[in-house]
Amino acid sequence: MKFETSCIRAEADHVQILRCKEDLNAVSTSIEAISKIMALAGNEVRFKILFLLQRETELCPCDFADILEMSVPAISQHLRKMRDVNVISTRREGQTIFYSISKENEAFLTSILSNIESERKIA
Amino acid sequence: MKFETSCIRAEADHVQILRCKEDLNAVSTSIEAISKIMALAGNEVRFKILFLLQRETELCPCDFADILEMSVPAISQHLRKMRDVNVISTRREGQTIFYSISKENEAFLTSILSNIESERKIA
DNA sequence: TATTTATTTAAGTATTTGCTTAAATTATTA
DNA sequence: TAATAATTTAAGCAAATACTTAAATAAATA
Repeated sequence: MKFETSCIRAEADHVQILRCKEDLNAVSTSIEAISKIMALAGNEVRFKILFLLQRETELCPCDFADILEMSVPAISQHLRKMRDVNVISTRREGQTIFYSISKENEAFLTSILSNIESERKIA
Repeated sequence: MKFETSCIRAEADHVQILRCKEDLNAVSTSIEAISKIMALAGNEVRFKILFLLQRETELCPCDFADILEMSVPAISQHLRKMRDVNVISTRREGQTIFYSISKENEAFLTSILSNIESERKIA
């Protein structure tokens, strides 16, 4: 496909288009990283996991399975995805593995999770 | 499938499990709504669209197509998804349709978008 | 009114996602 | 050391996603 200009309208602001492209370029790494985290948090199960971790500090896979009423492998796979990008971390205690929110992303996640309940309690 | 308890370990804190379930129940509507928005913003193309809208206030589909170097229908379909849940709004001017971030979700999105560049500029 | 332009919608398709069940790891304990 | 327990991994599959191209709308203009 060819990408030059999609509209030929007189009002199209080519300076603006170019500036936008440059702006995007300057933050592309950051955008990629954040949208990756957002995509993870955008799954309702994983969002609940993060919500629970914030409240309880740490929980193990079978806790999540009980709380969310899901199979342990399903939970484990969600945890793995978040662990792979360092959104959550693990600590082993015997055969139990405790998950918690990584320090690295704590502030960002807290700011998102803070929107729960308060002003968004509609129903 | 049966869901009683997934682990039989002595340390399993049944009071905690129950409390977590109640906590989740109390915010379920809010969690559902927010994780829906997060899922939308979790797509890199849509996240870029939101980033651009914040900087430029309003843009039309063919602007996005030019800036992101994507086809107009592809852009249009992304815009529709966000419009369907009122993340963005439209204004018509002749045959051009301008999209902007909805007032309703502006604060939430701004708080997320504010993480771009600043502390997350790694590369 | 016919043509052009901006946008949307629809149908088709390849890829990704999120579960399932079964098997493999890893650690505890009898 | 054998059995049990917590977790992970793997294979398979149905549903969702994000694009493509083609066709349909809707507004401006010649």
